[in-house]
Amino acid sequence: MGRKKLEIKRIEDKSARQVTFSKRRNGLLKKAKELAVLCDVEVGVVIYSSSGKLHHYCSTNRLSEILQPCHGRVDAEPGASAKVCETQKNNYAGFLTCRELLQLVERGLEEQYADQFSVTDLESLEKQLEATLIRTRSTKENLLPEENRLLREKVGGNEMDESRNRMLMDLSALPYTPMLSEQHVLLDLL
Amino acid sequence: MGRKKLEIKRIEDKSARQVTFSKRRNGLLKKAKELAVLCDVEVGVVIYSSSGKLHHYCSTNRLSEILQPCHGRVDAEPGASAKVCETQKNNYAGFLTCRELLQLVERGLEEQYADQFSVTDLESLEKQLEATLIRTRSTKENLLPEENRLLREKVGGNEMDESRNRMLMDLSALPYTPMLSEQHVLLDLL
DNA sequence: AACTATTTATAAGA
DNA sequence: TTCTTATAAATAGTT
Repeated sequence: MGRKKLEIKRIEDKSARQVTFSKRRNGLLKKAKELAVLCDVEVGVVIYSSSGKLHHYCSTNRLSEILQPCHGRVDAEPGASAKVCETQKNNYAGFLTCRELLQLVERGLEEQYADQFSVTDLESLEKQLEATLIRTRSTKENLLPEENRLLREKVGGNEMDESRNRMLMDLSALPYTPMLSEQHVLLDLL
Repeated sequence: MGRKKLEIKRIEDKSARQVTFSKRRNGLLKKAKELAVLCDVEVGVVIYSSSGKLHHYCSTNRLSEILQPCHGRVDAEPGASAKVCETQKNNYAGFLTCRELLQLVERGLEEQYADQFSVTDLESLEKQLEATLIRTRSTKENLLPEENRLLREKVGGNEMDESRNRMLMDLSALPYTPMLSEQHVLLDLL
């Protein structure tokens, strides 16, 4: 985009690099905001300029807290930052949400990508993930009938409202795969 | 950018929102990469789609280093807050061993089993576990050839000892399943 | 910082 | 879904 097509490689001229950084940083942050708003998703962007300055965007406070637990220190008062970190700590003690839990796994994997994990470590992780996945499915399948029953009750009654109706539709959209046969196929595969 | 100017607000039509998400997510990740290369800066992008799937880009191997400015580089004021973050560092997944990581997952699931999670929560967890599982396998497959090479080198030499021998046998016992086809079958299944 | 010539991204449509 | 295309947006080089 510009007078000439630009090859994507490090811009050697420092001044030109700085100008491009400024333009494209703004562009990236703008795109991130648009994506978050248009598609109603959580987006986080973090940029460190070579001078060490931090630029970032987070579509929600929660994401910001999760991704940058100590980020508050960058622009907040020392006292406040300590408070943020304290809160964070408590989150990790045992009150993980579903999403936060998986974020931990994701982060752990990133670390492994670095270099320090062996094939056998990954084998172990893989096996445990398989087991966890199967257990998650099992739990879901067990909950389905009960949730369905409750919903039918609501629908059958007179108090059915819009939100309940939507919940029912969401549920019926879930593909039902019998747990046992699924396990067999999975295990054969793996 | 497109046939018409688009107002930046949540796209209500689900299908259209999904299409736009897919396009703009790719666009954002591409822009992030370009910025990182052109301007020689560190960039991290994280996107959670509403289905709970994680998409991300990171210009360096160590995602956590970028996403957690707890490493002193950006630390404005040292002292108390730095100390807090030092403590907190130890609580994060990035610094957990493989085993500790999975223990966290197990504990999190136990919490969920209690009662407070819905079918849709579990659906989301399931999806994220699938993605993580696939990524774990991919990493393993990538590491296998190199580890094999190193082991063969050792075995070929004279310094081969008992423990090395055992490692080799462990490795050769690993079933090798090509990553790509495996992904396809898995995705079809799930 | 502004200004444009171009390239790039992408909204609709096929 | 995937490709096509008209148009909007971003931006490289210039002033």
